Amino acid sequence: MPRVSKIAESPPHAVEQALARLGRNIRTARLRRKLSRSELGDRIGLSRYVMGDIERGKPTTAVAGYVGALWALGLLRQFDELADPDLDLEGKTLESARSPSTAPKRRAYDDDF
Amino acid sequence: MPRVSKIAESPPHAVEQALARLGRNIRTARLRRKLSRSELGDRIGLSRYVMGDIERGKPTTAVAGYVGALWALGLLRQFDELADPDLDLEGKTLESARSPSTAPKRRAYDDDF
DNA sequence: ACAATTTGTTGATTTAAACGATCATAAAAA
DNA sequence: TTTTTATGATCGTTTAAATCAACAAATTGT
Repeated sequence: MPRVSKIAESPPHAVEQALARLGRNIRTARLRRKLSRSELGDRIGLSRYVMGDIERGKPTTAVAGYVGALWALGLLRQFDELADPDLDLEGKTLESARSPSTAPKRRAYDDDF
Repeated sequence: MPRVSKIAESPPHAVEQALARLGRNIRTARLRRKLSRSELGDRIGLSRYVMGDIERGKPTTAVAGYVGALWALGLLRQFDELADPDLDLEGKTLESARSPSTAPKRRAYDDDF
């Protein structure tokens, strides 16, 4: 992205590592399926060059490329749990601490549907 | 990204949905932590505008922005499991089916280190 | 009520992401 | 072996991503 953002230009190690790992994982999944970068790229409308960028974990590449690759490989399921509010214990704690909540606990029939 | 890739311009529903959900989850986590877009953006070197793009799940935004946001919110852990080869049952099956593997099973001492 | 903060929107500017073409190298298949 | 096929590397072109500034609207706090 033009006017390259700081986060994309020199990401924290953790971010760099996370992207590198994701790229490697995508590559592994692609090879297991006997696909070339061009072939996988064709399926999601990306050139082989960008597919290479993705497998290298390039930070400036559009997110759609990464997610599209996961989708084309049938690996999108785990993605949906990313930052799932229900799994964000830290955030839930902060939120509940903010509202002292003198309100009574939800009754059982609230769980009906 | 200039020359807008097909996948970014009009992503499959599944990809669009996945990004939209991730954006919502990031927003939820940010609000729980009582941060404004500007504040969160400052921590990762992104303008409030791009933070808005991320929360809307814009497909053309650099992946580093998304991952950086997760990092700044302390939600990077689950990301590392994305497309984990060990969890890719489909891929593992394909791979093992390819090499009939007449080779004997690895001995136990191979697990030493 | 008022003030302050947050977010939405628009327009202009800068800059590099993605593309295609080409050649080199590496690996796989014939 | 030879012949594909896959990937790496560089260059030039196109186009919009990311930024900033300014103002409006909505939200929140006092």
